[in-house]
Amino acid sequence: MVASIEDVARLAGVSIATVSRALRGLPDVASSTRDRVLAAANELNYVASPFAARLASGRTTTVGLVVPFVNRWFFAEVISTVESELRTAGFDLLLYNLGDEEGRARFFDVMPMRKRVDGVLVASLVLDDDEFKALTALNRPVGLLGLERSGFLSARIDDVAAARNAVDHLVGLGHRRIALIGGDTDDPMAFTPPLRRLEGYRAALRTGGIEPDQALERLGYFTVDGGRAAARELLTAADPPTAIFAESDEMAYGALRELHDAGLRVPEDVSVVGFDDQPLSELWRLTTVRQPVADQALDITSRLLTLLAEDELDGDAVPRDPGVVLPTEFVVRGSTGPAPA
Amino acid sequence: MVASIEDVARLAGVSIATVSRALRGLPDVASSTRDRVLAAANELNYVASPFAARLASGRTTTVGLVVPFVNRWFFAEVISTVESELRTAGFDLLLYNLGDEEGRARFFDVMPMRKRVDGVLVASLVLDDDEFKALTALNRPVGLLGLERSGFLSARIDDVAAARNAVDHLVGLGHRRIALIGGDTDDPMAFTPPLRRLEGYRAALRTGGIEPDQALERLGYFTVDGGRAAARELLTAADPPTAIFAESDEMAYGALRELHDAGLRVPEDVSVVGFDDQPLSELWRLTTVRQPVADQALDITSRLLTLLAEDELDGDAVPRDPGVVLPTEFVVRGSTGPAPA
DNA sequence: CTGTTAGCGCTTTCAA
DNA sequence: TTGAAAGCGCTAACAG
Repeated sequence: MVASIEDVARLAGVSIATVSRALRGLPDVASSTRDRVLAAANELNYVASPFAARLASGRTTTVGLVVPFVNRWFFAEVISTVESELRTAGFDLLLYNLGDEEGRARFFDVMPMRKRVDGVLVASLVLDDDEFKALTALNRPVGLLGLERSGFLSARIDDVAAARNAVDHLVGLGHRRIALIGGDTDDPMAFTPPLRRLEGYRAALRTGGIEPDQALERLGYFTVDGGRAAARELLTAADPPTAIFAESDEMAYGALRELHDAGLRVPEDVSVVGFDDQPLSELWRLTTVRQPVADQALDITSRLLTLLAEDELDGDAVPRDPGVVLPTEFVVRGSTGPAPA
Repeated sequence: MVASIEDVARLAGVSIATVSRALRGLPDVASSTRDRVLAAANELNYVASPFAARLASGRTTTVGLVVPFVNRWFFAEVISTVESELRTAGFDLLLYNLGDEEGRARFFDVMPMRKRVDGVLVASLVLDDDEFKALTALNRPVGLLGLERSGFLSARIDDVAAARNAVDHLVGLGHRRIALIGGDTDDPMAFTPPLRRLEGYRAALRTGGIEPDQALERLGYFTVDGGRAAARELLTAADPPTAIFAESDEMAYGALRELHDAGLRVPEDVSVVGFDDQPLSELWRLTTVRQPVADQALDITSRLLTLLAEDELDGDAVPRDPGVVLPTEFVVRGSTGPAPA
């Protein structure tokens, strides 16, 4: 009912081997032959069965993308970009969404990617050694997005420097009590940025001659509500901050709301800085760190694909220049101003 | 190097057919035999090659999910839910993100799902007859999410009624000049809700004895910026509205911002209603229509899977009760109030 | 309950 | 430049 390679071969008057070669654009096919095959395939509306091809060749032309969430801006952006790059290259995307801690455990235990992908992309997860081992055991190239590890391809930003920049800005405005609202660094579902951004925050304070104060570090849930709750705690404490650095725009939104409800003006009473530069941040005039998410995704995807293409040639390509760091941009809007007198 | 079914068979001292049966949980395998096979498979860390299985059985245990975007709340939520349901059922998810008009055209032209999925899920796209035909030509069950069409499984909300509710609320508060900010109904990348919500808006007005005024209908881009631009136009026109119904929360956010910048108070001067109830809407006290996105996704996914399972038995199951409509909930928060005197 | 065997629809030598 | 033929690693009759 649906055409197979034999039907095409018959119609074109060649063998199935020739059809296979012609359709895949391999060399050493007479162009007249190729034309005939193409015409026949077209007439029969033929496409090769990917499973048969994969079984025969051992190549899956599929990449697995592992994310901790899909419904957060960063990851949605990543998925979108990776999908389109893979599609363009003729690859399928198999999406693995970890979801929660249990899902994560099951994932690394079962390793559902086994025998079904040529390469793997992992976005922003903090992986322990066992998990890296599980990934390595796949025996396939792995690209990391938003984190790095020696021996793996990676694309990321410099979270430490970006956070330092952001806090430098606040210090430069005369702020001395600068709070941090961040992700929980112990959370098993955590991703890497929180650790780095906390580090950059502390470094900037020290450079500015300010000793980090644990009371000003609020490590919540990397959500809007988390940011809001953290801001509430900060505001009701003795000696509240005059500035807040949130490790994500979402947390900053929560903080902005809480400040508003508390009757505090931004930036006159309290300055706020976010991280990401989501679309809504311009709307709310949030000063923030813009990170190039699509660029990171593009970069890691294309380098993984290159590696896969090379693998095809010499069997075991080793990534050169495995760790790429992309620049961030500090975007000053209306949520930051001089420290109040 | 990596174990095959033969290795397992040898180790367990049975034939490969028995291994296949035991591992798939088929009946008519002695439990002692099954145990031995399981032990052998476990020892060799064996998993079946999906491609070989698919080639031999004709079943792909894969579902294709087609979305127009991944980085919007609704679709991200859908993807997340569908992924987890499929994973639980042992199915792979192949994600197809149309992206832009060109991507959409290419998609329906090439039909990259051909020969690689057992079933298809389509989220919220307005499809023309040719596109439905292309989908039907796959000869696989198709589930629609957020739209419906006779002969297809579908799960959706009643957009007309939900919009009517929202506008009824405004009418009940005494508003007479009620604007609509909506998606472009002619946009080739449009999805279905805008048409329905516009319809409900007009119906509610008429019921309230108000003749719809085209000058108050602003069909923008279904984005934050679109909502903002639309609000700006509405506010600067002669006889501006006292209430705005936005067809999505995102557009409502844009409108809220514009109102704020224009020095208008919400809800004292202007009331605003959104649609979706995204997480940020509670933060901004937006009165809105809550739609159960995960429930819709769960519903359509599970019914598609059921159909696929039945197909396996009797070859050609026909969907009973194909169209499911899930309830919405109107959530009154702080962005709506009595019409100004 | 278990084994034998014939494919599934391709890709890839190897020969010609 | 092309064809023949041997798999790829499973599933699914069919036989026993």
